[in-house]
Amino acid sequence: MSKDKKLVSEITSMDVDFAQWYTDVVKKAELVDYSGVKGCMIIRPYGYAIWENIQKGLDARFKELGHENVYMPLFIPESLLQKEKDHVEGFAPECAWVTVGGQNQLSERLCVRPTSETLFCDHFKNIIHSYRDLPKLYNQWVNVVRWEKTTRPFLRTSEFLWQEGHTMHETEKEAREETVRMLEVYRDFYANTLAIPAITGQKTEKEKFAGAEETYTIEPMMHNGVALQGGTTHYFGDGFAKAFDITYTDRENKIQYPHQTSWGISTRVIGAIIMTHGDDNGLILPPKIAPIQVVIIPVAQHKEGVLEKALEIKQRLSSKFRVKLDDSDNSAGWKYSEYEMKGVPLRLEIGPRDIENNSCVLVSRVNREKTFVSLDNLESEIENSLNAVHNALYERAARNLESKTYSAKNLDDFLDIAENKPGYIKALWCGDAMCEDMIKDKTGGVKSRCIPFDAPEIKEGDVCVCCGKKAKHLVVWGRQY
RNA sequence: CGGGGUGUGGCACAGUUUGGUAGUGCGCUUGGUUCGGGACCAAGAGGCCGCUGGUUCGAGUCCAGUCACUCCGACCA
Repeated sequence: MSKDKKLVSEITSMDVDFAQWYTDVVKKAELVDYSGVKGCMIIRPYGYAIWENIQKGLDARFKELGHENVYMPLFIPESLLQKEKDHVEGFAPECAWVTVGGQNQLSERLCVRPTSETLFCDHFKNIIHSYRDLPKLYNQWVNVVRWEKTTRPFLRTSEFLWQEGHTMHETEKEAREETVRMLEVYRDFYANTLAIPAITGQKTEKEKFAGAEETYTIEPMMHNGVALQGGTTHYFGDGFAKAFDITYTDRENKIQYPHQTSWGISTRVIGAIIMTHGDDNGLILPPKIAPIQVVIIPVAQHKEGVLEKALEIKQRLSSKFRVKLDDSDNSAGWKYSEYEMKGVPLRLEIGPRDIENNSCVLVSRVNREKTFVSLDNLESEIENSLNAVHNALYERAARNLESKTYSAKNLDDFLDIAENKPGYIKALWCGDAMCEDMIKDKTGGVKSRCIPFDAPEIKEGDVCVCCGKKAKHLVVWGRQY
């Protein structure tokens, strides 16, 4: 049998229809179900378990750096939301409002939080008085609501789960460092936990967060060449502090405004995992966040001793790995397909022949290669196999990112690539938002992703790909979800 | 918000053109035979045909409205 053969017929092939493939995988892997509530999805146990593992990984990193978790109210009074002008303008079109409480019309309507800058600021105003109160390094894991017009599981829903970090600092320098540091936390998490390589950099003026001075972003590329904004960090300067009248007394007994940041990653990251690693047989989960790392399939389980051995192996492995033993009546072949759809990184087959040989079979989800291993050193073999899956996923994604990143020297070049080759386009830009608009118009949706951190210096004579004027930045462009 | 599509047992769909007993496959239950890549046989259970109203002796089918989902744009994490 060919290793590439598609064995699961219920999943549409990626090449046939990527959007349908995505929907099929999300449903077949039992990550979500559609709900009767417009724009909102049900995250099923298997999908939620992935989110819990993501939370654990990120939360540990945040706390290592001194952040503390808090919980802010779900509702934002309109007057509070309106204190920062750019912020409210950015979010107004997608706010959900509560106007009635019980039987009574509210005297002031309440916004269901789309993000919580204003709430944090209102609180910071009360608890920050001295340089000794700084920095404040807060984070919260919550749901937020943005009234989206159309929805897709994980990628765009009216309600979604995320974490939002909000920090206040004594100096601009400190706040700027926090902004970049947290983006690096995200990058590291994507690469080393999720096996997803990505471009990181700064958003252009046009694309930055409403109310921010600077926005940084991590932009992984999906299998089909489309970008997904994977997480953002924002430097606010003292704009919100001034709007909310947050001040502290510094070391020279002078009144100062603190400098602020915020940063967030949402359940959209699960969409990134699906579209980066998945294949025509379903999901493939990076081992570090897979709810099941090893699934044990007993073969010919009715035969004497097979189930007992399988159970023994399960118990033996459970202290080191997340293991599931499927001893249901379904056929072995059915189980193979089931756990491939669900993206379990490693399958362990154990049957009468293996037991006779004191061995078992390990099968990698990435390439379906079978390895016969002795039960004597099972733990280390599994450890190695899981690492191999992680590395293979990363390598494959990195090749995809690299092979679908192009450079454009002039506008014809750019338009040709945008039309014919899905992926990222590196091109010089003058810094004018008009050129971004024009490119978006002419290409039907290609936008600037970011000014990458690793961009080379601009040289004398470099010109904007769009208008031909003097270039200011190298920009990575692409379509996005 | 604009344009398309779809709503019929848990899932995928047929039936709607031409109104007349609610169907098929998968799944589910029970029993048996199987078992190293989605097994087979037999017997069962399960449906206000998205919702509301209208036309009709009679509506899954025709008409009007409405809601939801989905795909493609615009907006966004």
